[in-house]
Amino acid sequence: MTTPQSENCPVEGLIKSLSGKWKLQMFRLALEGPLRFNALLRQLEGANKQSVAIALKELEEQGLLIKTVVRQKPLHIEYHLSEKGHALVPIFRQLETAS
Amino acid sequence: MTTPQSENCPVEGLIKSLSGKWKLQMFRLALEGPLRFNALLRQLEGANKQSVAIALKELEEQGLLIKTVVRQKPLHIEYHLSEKGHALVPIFRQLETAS
DNA sequence: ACAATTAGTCAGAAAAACATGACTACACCA
DNA sequence: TGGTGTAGTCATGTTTTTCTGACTAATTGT
Repeated sequence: MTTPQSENCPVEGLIKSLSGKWKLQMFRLALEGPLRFNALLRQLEGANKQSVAIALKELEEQGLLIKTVVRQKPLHIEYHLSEKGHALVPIFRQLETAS
Repeated sequence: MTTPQSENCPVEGLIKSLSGKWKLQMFRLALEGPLRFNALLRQLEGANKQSVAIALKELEEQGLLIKTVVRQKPLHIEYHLSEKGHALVPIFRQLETAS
């Protein structure tokens, strides 16, 4: 009843969850280690707070990233790749050859 | 020199080639048979000429669809999935399970 | 000859995405 | 007590994407 013929397609959800100016780069950085807000702003040249904040929130909502408050020395927040996120990697590798 | 850290990622190209409001649905319809302009407009509820025309052109440029003029009874144009397009299908199927 | 169907193009408006700069709020350090 | 670093939010403006409706042009049916 929501969207006639579009939903029920898992690829659509995934593609949409990664389309956006910065999301894919963020995903790739998350492969190398946990993400932190201000660090991201420096790493993603040209990106701005607003967009990064929204992208983080959406990637989290879509279950690709997990947000954790790290109660340590300099209390901060980390976003790390979820199981679901990791599961995509080998599939993405196949695209390298298929394209 | 073009985009510092983004290129050399095959997923980026694919995601971009399929991001857009209608492209993924069009891809899926192309799996079922050749696409035709006016038929698409009817099948994609809410879509408009302009967007469909642009999506077709881009999918063609990206090598996912192939445009053919069919010189027959009612002379018309068909867009069918390319080899490259078909190659994506098994990978997409894996995404269904991974998500 | 006339109307319908095909496959579009074009200019302009509306909507969505993205960017900018100011601001908040908490923790941490001296 | 005041400054720095953390992780944001908010209002506003710009840019990109999508939509609307009018129009074109060739082909086909009556």
